[in-house]
Amino acid sequence: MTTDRPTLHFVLLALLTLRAQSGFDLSRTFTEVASHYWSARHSQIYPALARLEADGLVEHRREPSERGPERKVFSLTSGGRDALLGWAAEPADEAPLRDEQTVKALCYGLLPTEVALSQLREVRERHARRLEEYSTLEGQIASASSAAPPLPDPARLGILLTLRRGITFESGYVEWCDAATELLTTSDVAASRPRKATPGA
Amino acid sequence: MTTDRPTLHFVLLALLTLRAQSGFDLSRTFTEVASHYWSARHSQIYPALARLEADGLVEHRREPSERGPERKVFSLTSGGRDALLGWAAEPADEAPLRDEQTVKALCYGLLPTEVALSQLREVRERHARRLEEYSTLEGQIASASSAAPPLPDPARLGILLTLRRGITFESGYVEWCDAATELLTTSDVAASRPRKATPGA
DNA sequence: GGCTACATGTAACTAGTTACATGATTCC
DNA sequence: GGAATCATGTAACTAGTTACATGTAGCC
Repeated sequence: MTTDRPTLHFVLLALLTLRAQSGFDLSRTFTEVASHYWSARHSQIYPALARLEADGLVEHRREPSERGPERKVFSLTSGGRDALLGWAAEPADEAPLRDEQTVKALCYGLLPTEVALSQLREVRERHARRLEEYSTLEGQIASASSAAPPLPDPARLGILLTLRRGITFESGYVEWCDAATELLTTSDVAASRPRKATPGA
Repeated sequence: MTTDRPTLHFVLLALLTLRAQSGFDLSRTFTEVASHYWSARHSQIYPALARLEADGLVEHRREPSERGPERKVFSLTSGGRDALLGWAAEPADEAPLRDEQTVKALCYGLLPTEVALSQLREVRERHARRLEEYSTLEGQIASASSAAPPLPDPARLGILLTLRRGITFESGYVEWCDAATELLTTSDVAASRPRKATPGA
């Protein structure tokens, strides 16, 4: 059964291993705890769940909401679990990276130094903030069972690994911002570049 | 003139600041030296160049090829340069990250340990290899003018910054692979997980 | 009644990939 | 003649975003 399936489907299956969730829950999961490795809007999630259900990989039960209309809470079927594990066991094929910020950095030699430096400050702060968030979360997960319903061990391990990935990513970004700032501040390579109030150089 | 433009357009303008290039050249540039921060196929590049030219941001001259049909070599117009610098001066808005490998890691608690470990070995090697490539290139660029036509200083600074970004990214990934390997190998969190020859547990 | 949050969906569009199509030049 | 590389384009499709649409329940 190697039906060709978009990656998003497997991402949804993976998130459903953590707990049964509705489309609405999954949408929040993406923005709240998975944004550093995947994201999707509800307009993409609902049709994907429908298709996964049609293919027998997930099933749902209806549940009243605390506040709002009835929820459709999805969980993995055993077929869904098999499909997920089959996918997860294969190494990921290389997906293209796209980082707008790095493209902007490619232009720093053509921008006034102060503009580049202030942009780097802003970017650094953004990533430093996330780094802190992930570190805090990691501490909470790593120290035994702080979650109200303590996570089962496989989920705990998985979440810990994704948090650590977030941490290495963000700390790498912060490191780069610092190195770039230093290069722009001190290096001779930056000497002959446009500056605000120095028409001559 | 704040026409809304896809990011790819600005990426192409940025690459054209390095040197005048044909669509074919740009296509190779993406796979050879820009793949760690952007990529695009020729089927996307040619229409984008046509639109940039129609909008007056680039222009081309026809040039005979060494081997093959006539080339259309594009370069920035002054309007294109202005548009690029205006874009580059604004901090990048946050684009969603998508890393399939991290999603797989989320499932490691459900996979046999050896499968996860061997996957991590493969991934680590991939990133370590790239890290080495970027480091080598950085050394060549950083040590003065090794390029046949020595790069103008702004281009040299820009390229150096993108290489450094590649280096911090890849070394962060390698670091994560090592930490994940250790976690799977030694931690008690991994103790109660499926193993090849233990059907019970 | 009006506002906010919960909840599920569809439609229209944009960005990006894969596949198709064509043709020049060089090397074997 | 055939294969490989250079070179430019279009068509069809997939993935993802933005906008539209609808309705519930609770609070003020």
